[in-house]
Amino acid sequence: MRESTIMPDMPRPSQPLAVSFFDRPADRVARDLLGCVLAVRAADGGVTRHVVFETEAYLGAHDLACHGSKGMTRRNAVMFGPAGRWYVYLCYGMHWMLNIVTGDEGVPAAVLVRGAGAFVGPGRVTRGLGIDKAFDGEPASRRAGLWFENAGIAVPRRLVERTPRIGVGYAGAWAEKPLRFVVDPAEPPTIRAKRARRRGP
DNA sequence: GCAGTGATCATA
DNA sequence: ATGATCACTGCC
Repeated sequence: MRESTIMPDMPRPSQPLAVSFFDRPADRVARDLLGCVLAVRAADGGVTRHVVFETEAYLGAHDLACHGSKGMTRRNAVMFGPAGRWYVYLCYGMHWMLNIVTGDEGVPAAVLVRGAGAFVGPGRVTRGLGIDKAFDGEPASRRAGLWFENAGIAVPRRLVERTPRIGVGYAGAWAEKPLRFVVDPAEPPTIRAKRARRRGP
């Protein structure tokens, strides 16, 4: 049977996210990216897919934890550009950080991918997927070889934990804002436990 | 707990 | 040119 006949308005799984998805406030994008898929094409043409489970939002020039808050530099210039492009930079001399630029052009905002698939931690995501400076400034697209897809699943609100961002203690009050989004790994067992309880002793 | 690692940026 | 900084990780 044809999908178009059964569910005409349903986005197909594995559809790349459009630029309009990223052209929104970074915290919205960070939240909605949970459960989406980060897809990367290897040199041999093979594509691997990794479900995003942890993100952080960097909101703009007023956000003291955001690179853009210190003005435009060569490193962060892509953050000031249009949404939907990768912002990749090296941290501590060895870890590439993968961000997707969000919101209006001129506003330095982005979302950091901190966890996807089997990779826990932003540096491990990029190492695991072979991501480096080469993607900086590229659009998130199949053509570029690195993109996001709608996995056809929405992560329910109750499974999303919000915490302060990691490693931004220098940012004063902005360090405390709950702009890190994590799919709660402890929640599925809880659901199972509740169902078991409901079934009765 | 803290060393490793090197691009980037401000200061000069 | 030089030194401080850093959206982290891995091993003590």
